[in-house]
Amino acid sequence: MNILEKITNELDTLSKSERKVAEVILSSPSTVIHSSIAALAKQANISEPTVNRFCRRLDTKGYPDFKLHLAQSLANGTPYVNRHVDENDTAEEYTDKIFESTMASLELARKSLDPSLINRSVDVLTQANKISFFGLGASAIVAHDAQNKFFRFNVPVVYFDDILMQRMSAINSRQGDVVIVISHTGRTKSLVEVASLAKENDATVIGITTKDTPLAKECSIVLSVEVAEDTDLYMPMSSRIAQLALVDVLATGFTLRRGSKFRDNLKKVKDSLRSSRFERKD
Amino acid sequence: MNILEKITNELDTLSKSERKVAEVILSSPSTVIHSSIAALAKQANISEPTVNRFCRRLDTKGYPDFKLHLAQSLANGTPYVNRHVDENDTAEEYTDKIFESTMASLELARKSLDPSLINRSVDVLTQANKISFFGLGASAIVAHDAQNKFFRFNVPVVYFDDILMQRMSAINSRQGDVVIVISHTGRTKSLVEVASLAKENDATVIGITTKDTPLAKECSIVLSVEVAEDTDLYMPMSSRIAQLALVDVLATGFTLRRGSKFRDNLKKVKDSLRSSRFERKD
DNA sequence: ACTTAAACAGAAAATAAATTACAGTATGCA
DNA sequence: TGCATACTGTAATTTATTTTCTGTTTAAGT
Repeated sequence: MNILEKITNELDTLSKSERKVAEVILSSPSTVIHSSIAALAKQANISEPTVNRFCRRLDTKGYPDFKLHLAQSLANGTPYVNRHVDENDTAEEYTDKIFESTMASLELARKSLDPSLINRSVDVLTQANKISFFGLGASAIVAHDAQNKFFRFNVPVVYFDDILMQRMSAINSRQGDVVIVISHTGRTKSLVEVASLAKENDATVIGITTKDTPLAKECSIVLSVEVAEDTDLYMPMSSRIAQLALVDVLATGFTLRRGSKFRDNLKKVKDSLRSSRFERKD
Repeated sequence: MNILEKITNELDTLSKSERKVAEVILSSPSTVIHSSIAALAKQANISEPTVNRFCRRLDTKGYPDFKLHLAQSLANGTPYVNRHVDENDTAEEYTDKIFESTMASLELARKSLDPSLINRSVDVLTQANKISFFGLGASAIVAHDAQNKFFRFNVPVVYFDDILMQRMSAINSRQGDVVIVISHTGRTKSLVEVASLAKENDATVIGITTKDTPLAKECSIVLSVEVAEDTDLYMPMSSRIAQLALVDVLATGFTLRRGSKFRDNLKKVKDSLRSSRFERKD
C-alpha cells in the first residue's frame, strides 16, 4: 500500500542506478513530490529514463503516477519509515526522525504479531494462579510496567529484575503459573535459564522476544515482536516500546475476557489515587 | 488544508467557467487525479487555461501541483486515529486498535513538542553535573528507562521511584544539577513538591508533563507531551510510550551534542554485554 | 442607455516534462 | 573468450502544461 514501504522492501531487487533514485526519494520524499523527473534524475546523478524505469518497477504507470502515489503516502501525516539520525540534524529533525522510526517500528511489530497467539496468551493469563514478569536491562522496564498494569487487576503478580530472585521465583513455580520472560535479543543467558527452569517446573512460559532465538525455544508461547534493528546509537529504543504496546494488548485482552463487572475494579484502583493529586480546577 | 473543502468554500468566489471545473472535480475527484489538464478541460467543457487559472486561484502552482494536493486530500485522512476497544473485539481487532492508537498518540505528541525546548534541555543536560530522574507509577518506568539510557553515557545519573529518596535527593541538589520530573497528569502532589524543592536548591528542573499543570509551574523547562486521554481502561497507556519516545529524543540529542568520539563509548558499553549472551550462529 | 474599465475565456504558440527508441556498455555464464 | 542478458544513457519524440495575446462579456459610473 504505502509506496515508501514498498520502495524499502524492493530495494534489493533494484539495479544500482535505480537504488540511487530510491535513496534520494527515501531521504526526502516531500521534496520529491515537487520535483520534475529531470530534477530528480539530476539529484540522483542518473538519467531521466532510469527514473522512469524505477517508477514502472514499482507498478506505477510512470513518473507522474508515481508522484501521485508518493503524495498519497505522505498525506497520511507521515511516512513511517525508519530514518536514521544524522550527525548534523537539528533538534527538530532528530525529534521527527525518532518519533517516525518509533511509529514505523510499531507498525512492523503489529504486523509480525500473531493474533491467535495473543488470544492463547490471554487465555492462559486469565486462568493463571500467579503471573511473573522477568526482564533485564531495557526489558526490565517492560516487565516492571507489566506488573504495574496487571497489579491493577488484583491478580497475584510479581516482577523481578534481579537474576537471583528470578531464578528462585522460577524454581518455585508450578503448574497453573504463568511466567512471562521479556528479552529483545532472546540471547541473554540467565534469562534463558530462568525460562528453562520455569518450564521444568510446569509453569506456562510466554516469551516476549524474537523468534528463533535460544529463549524462544524454551517458551510455551512465543509472542515474537519484530523490530527494525536499533543499531544506530547502541541503545534499545523501538524494541522496548513495541514490547510495551504488546503488554498493553495483553492487559486489554485480559480485561475484556474478564467482562464488564471486572472493569469497575479498575475504576476503583484509579480513584484510589485521587487524594494524592491536586484537584483539577475546570 | 484539505483541498476539497477549500474548493467547496471558495465556490462562490469562482467565475462561471471555473465553477464548472470545480463541479467536475468535486463530483469525481478520484478520476481527476488521473486525468491530464486537457481531459479535465474537456470534461468540464471549458478550455485548458481555465483549468490552470482555477488551480492558481486555489493557491497551487499549477495543474500538476493541484493534482498533488488533491491526491493528498483523497488519501485516507488520518490512518492512525484513536480507536476505542470494544467489548466484543477479537484479539486481532483489539491488537490493531491498540497499536494504532499508540501510533496516533505518538504523532500527536510529536506535534505538540517544541524543538527549541528540546534543544535547550539537551544543552542543559550535556552541561549537568548530575542528572536525576523522578517519576511515580507508570512514569517511574519512564524514569527508570531514562536512567538506563543516560547511565550508558557515563554521566552521574540517578533515578528514584521512592518519594522519600526523591525528596532527599531533591534537597541535596545544587546549581548545575538537572532534575527531570516525569508525570503525565502533572498533579501528583509529592512530585510537585519534589520539583519545587529542587528548584529552591537551584537545580534546573525539566518537566516531562502536561502544560498548565501544577507541576509545569514548578519547572524551568516544560517538555509538554500532549496525549489523547487514556480514559478507556483506566490505565496509563499512550502517555508513557510518548514519554519514552521523548527520552529517546533527549538521549539522542545528548549523544549528538557530545560528538562522534563519544559514541565509541556507547559501543563499549554495548560490547560489554556480549559475554552474557548466547552467540548468534549466523 | 452608453462608455469604459475590468474581469473572463479561449486559440495558438511556446515551453516544459515525460516517454520511447535506440545504441553502447557492463556483467555474468558457458 | 564469446555470447547473451540486463543496465544505462543520449537523443528524438510525444505529451502535457503554461504563457501570451486577442476577442468577449460583465459591471459600474455617468
